[in-house]
Amino acid sequence: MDSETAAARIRAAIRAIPKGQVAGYGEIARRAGLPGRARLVARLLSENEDAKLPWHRVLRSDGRIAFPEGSKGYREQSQRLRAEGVTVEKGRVRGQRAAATLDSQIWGPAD
DNA sequence: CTGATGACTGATA
DNA sequence: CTATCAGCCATCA
Repeated sequence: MDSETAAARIRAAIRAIPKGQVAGYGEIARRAGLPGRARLVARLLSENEDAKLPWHRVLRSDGRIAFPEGSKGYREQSQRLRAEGVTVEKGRVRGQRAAATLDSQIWGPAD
């Protein structure tokens, strides 16, 4: 598939994250049919700042925000998450832990 | 072509 | 718990 389709799939996967829930970069990529492209997901978000995309619901595999604590992006993301009822503590989302947990919480354990 | 870079990941110590 | 390190993929100088 071309990069256009890949990007579209990724955006769709991100939009599929329910409000108040979160998912990991790797899980988004896998859900989009692009296993191993976690960095591609990250790159898309860094370039396409689409206000319609719930990019703030995308976290790293360890459940942490991808930005360094205190940075602009960090504050932006943590604030948006809290606005949806997600508890963020020291850059980490409460209730979510490892990669396997992130996605299974919103899309189910297996696929 | 080669090496550097990055909103990444998993394994090890 | 944190710190390294080696993979990883796409892009760019």
